[in-house]
Amino acid sequence: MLTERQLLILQVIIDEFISYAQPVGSRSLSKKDEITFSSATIRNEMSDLEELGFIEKTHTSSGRVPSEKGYRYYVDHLLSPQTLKSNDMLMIKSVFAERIYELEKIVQKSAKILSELTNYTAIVLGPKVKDHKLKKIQIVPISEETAIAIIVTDTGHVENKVFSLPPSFDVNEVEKMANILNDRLAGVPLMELKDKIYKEVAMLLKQHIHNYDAVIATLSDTLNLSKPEKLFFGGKTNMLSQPEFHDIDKVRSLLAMIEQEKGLYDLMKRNPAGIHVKIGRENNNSALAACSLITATYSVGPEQVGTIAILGPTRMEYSRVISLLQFITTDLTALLTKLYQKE
Amino acid sequence: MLTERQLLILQVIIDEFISYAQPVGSRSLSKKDEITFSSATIRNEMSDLEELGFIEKTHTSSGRVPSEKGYRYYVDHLLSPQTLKSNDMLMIKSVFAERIYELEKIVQKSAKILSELTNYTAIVLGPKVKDHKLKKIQIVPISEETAIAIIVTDTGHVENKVFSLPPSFDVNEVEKMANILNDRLAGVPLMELKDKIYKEVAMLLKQHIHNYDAVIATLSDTLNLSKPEKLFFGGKTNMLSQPEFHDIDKVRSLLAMIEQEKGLYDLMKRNPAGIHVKIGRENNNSALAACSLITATYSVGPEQVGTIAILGPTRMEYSRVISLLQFITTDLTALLTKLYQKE
DNA sequence: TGTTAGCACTCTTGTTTGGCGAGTGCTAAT
DNA sequence: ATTAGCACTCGCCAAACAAGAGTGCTAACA
Repeated sequence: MLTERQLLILQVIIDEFISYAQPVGSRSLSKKDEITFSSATIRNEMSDLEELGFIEKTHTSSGRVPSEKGYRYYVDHLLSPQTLKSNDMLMIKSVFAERIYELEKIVQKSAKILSELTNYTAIVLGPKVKDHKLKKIQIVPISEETAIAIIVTDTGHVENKVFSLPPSFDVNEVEKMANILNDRLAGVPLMELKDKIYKEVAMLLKQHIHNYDAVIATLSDTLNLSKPEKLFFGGKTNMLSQPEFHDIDKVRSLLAMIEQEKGLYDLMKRNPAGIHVKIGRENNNSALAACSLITATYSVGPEQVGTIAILGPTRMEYSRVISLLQFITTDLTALLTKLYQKE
Repeated sequence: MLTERQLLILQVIIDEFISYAQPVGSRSLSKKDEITFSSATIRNEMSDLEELGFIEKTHTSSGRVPSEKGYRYYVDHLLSPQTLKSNDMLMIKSVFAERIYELEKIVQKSAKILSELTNYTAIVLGPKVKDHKLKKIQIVPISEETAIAIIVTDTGHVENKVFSLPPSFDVNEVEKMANILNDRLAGVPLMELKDKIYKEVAMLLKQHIHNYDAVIATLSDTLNLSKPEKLFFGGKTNMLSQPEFHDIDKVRSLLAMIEQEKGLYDLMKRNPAGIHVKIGRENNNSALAACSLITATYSVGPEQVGTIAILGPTRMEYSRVISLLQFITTDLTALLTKLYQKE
């Protein structure tokens, strides 16, 4: 177990390093107000803390730098819940005050404001479309061979997909088909669409539509919107101004991974509710070895729909970022719930 | 006027610099096959070329480097039209061979492939939506106060916008309204929608719809899709691997400007047909001082719809990029014309 | 026994120095 | 007009050195 004094020293070291990105030495520590004992004492304590793995040296006679284990301890035990500056709160409130109806736009804006407030990169895993329910389906032919299927969800989200009509498909039947689909499928979660089509709609279509089998195949294919949730970003290049990214190779691999989206998507998906901090290699991703990712989930009513995250250097202002995320997800959830939780 | 020999030397210097990004000196030049005279002669010629402003020294006793004027002369007079590697052609052809129906996706893919083939950044100014014609308009109420207007163009593009319904608007009237709109507005270019609504549809709506004036205002506002054309990117971070961008500050300002989009949009907009090369400060943008931008336009039939561009360092493989752009815009235009030029 | 002052030692950083190589400009010979 | 030769310039690199920050250890102190 760590002594009170060790905790204090660890805390001050990390706070200091977070602020100035410089290894912190015993002498400069001893000058701080919180610290009443001499540099020699601090050296002894530091030596212990190093042995325990909470801090490290960059070279034999350098100051100390927090290790991943140190950060982990810091966020788990040492973080004092900080109240937001009223300035920040106003900024966020102003975003949600605007009358925006599209879920995606709200989410997009949240990412932007977060990145601006923190100077890190904000990532939002957009609302899970699959769980939403079909409101209306429209089919618009645009040529003799192609048509667009438009799907509107109860949350105001619109998806569309162009597909090719089977040859010799009567344009008049399109309308008939759309009617049947709407009749049968309204209110069905998008996830189950494909299933329902085969189970409930197939029979009906068979009676009314020529060329039944070709249509049904195309249709279920088209409606199988297995599109992954979208990622939204804010401040993609903010990381460049962090001193730890002076090395162009690090920057390249980091930006490449952000650009690719795949890796991030996996990291953001399947997050348990609440706020979670992943430090450095806890992310299991070599490009993020020097980064921490703080994720938070937001919901519509009881249903968790997405994740919002901040990606920064391991030397991140954990306290502030966590407060911000807390605040913004609460607001976001409240707004979305108000907007989309009618029934 | 430059002599034959000076032209030759200028050309070889630039070719060499483009390949290796190193200042080129007289001795290494004299070893090239094309060059039959001694390094001393070359030094004299170089001295003249420098005086004329085509090349520069990085320091008193360094090799020479092309100046912007040098590059300009090079692309204007010295570029030998190069045929593409069959490999490259195959890559491009394969993109256009796939059956994709959405204009945006095709455009997006073009950007991707271009950036991969060149290792520069590809930027595409997406198809001008405004010139496209209304195919169908749908209105889907999603709550008591809001509805989604969905607009489908003849090119298969779908736009949607959520808007608030006037209070006490009868949901049944939505359908009636949609019918009237479709009846009257099908085939109208999006640009003229707003106009037509007031001129032709207003009267009709007045007869059939309660609360006429509130609706008409909301409607014309909603349909005024003055969205600017979208920009698509490929290889945003490719620039990082160019040796001239080892300096993190240059990278930052460049990426910031790419991220912002506004500046690039202005550069890409209003391009006369054909291929154009802007070198370094010709772009009038400090972040692009070390970059060249090569733009090319693509069309649907006779109607120019968008611009596709490559952004690279001034030390760019002009010849190859120009050939690639030529090839890809030709193919793109052909494909789009075939798909969307029905009438 | 916990704390601290003092000191030798280590390592980084910045500066200077000298040598090497690539390149130039000039001059004189061809 | 071309070229060989030569002195000179500069960037680059490695070695040498001083200064500064920081450490670990020891011995003295409360």
